[in-house]
Amino acid sequence: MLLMPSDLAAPDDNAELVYMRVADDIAARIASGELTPGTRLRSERDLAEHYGVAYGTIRRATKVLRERGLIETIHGRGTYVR
Amino acid sequence: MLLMPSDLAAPDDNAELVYMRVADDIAARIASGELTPGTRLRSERDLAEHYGVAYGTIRRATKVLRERGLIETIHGRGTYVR
DNA sequence: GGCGATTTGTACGTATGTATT
DNA sequence: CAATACATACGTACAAATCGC
Repeated sequence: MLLMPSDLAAPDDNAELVYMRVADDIAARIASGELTPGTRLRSERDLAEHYGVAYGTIRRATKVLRERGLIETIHGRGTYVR
Repeated sequence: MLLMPSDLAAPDDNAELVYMRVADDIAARIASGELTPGTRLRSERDLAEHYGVAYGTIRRATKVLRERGLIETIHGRGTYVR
């Protein structure tokens, strides 16, 4: 994807891992208020295409965000900002 | 993984190879009746974690078992005892 | 209730890079 | 150098849940 390995800040360790960079990017958009609670994210397949990564990589990224409590995913519905 | 290099018997040549030891272990469980025909094995990724080896190593092990006719693998479904 | 479209969930298949032997 | 093994990522197939019609 297009994100650079580092732009001054270090949002997370393992920033060299693609799925971590994706997770950090989405987390930053939530923190900035660009994505507000209740908002539904695009489908995981769309996100994969958007970031230019594989579906499995998005799965890993969203798993991180779920574990951080930032999002919630419902089978058959979608992924929501909390 | 936990299997010892040898316990008296030599189920296979190259028992020092990790993927062969995994293949032998699964083959032994089939031979013993612990795994019966039609049974679905755990996913290859799960097996990798279970044995404490890399995914590619499980791929090698299951390839051996497929070639022996002991298991059958279906893309997107799973691996079954024959 | 059925049916199709959308979406998440799970699983196999392949490629690449690094390290070790 | 070649084979083994690890780790990550990309790609594809199949399955299940939800929703609107």
